[in-house]
Amino acid sequence: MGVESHLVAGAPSGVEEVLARVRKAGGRATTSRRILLERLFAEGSHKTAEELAHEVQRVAPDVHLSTIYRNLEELERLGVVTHAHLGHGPATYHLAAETHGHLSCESCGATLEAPLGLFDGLAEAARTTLGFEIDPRHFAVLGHCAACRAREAVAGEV
Amino acid sequence: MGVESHLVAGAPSGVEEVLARVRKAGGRATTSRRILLERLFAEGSHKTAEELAHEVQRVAPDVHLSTIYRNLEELERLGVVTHAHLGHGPATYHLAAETHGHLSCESCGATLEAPLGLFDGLAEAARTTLGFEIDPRHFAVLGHCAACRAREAVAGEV
DNA sequence: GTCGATGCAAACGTTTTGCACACTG
DNA sequence: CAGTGTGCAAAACGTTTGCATCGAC
Repeated sequence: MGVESHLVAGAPSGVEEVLARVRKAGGRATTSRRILLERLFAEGSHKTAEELAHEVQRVAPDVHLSTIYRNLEELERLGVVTHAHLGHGPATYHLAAETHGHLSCESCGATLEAPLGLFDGLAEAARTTLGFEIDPRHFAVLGHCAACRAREAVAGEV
Repeated sequence: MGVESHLVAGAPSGVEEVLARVRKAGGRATTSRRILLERLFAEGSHKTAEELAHEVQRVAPDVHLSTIYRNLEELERLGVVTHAHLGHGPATYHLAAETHGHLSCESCGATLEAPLGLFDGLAEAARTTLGFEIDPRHFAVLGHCAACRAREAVAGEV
């Protein structure tokens, strides 16, 4: 019952693999941790800590939001999870193996996953002119998606 | 006593011009607003609301942080000011006329102003492959600056 | 039994809001 | 003198932390 496709080589590809890694690092395989991981491996990326908490609480109602935050932090230290900021508002979390940038629409809030290759031009320019090596994954690039641009173009012609 | 150079055409280039615009929009030219504008037109970009409050309070100690926020919001609606998020932590405010992107170092926190042209490659790629029109000004692109890369490269060769 | 993880409540830093009063035009 | 702006206090928001207890190994 796993969505264990499209994951990067070397990264743990299932809940139990991650829990083994957790144990190896001196951690424990607790119930909340297991359920949280199930939710992270399940369909649908870009979930906030609060959304994950609600999903976990459907199975184990007593799991507290602070436990979610602590587990996400731990999983992030282990390299299993990353968070990204898609605009104003809470951070979103996803498996580190699903690696991509984010484009976030300022008008409708929609988020597009952008293949990292999209950033090659910027990476090259920043590297050669400023010596700066970008990491386009952690913060979204804002802008306007195709649908909103179309709508706004029409509205603007008044 | 104005740093009224390098400003984009059409934008108000001094405190009194902005206040005239404020009045035209039904607002009032209050003392706090004038002092805040003086600080925004002064040297040094990327100031947080709290930093601006401290600067204003050196002249008018009773000006409250909430007044700063309300004035920044108003000035932003008028198109005089913009804010940008350079990483975690508070937003920074600057004159909308000073238009550039931001590259922010995850290691040392330094922020580089990036000419918008640096983003042309990404803009082109996002537009043609996804129909997405980026606006690179509002959120910084994170990464690692030249100095930190050099330091980390050495540390990594253990 | 040891030590890491949890629930809860309380704090945090940043920003927003409700209200009565003060000031601008 | 109408109505915008202000100071202050308190709330809102996402996140972190202190502490006593619980549970994994």
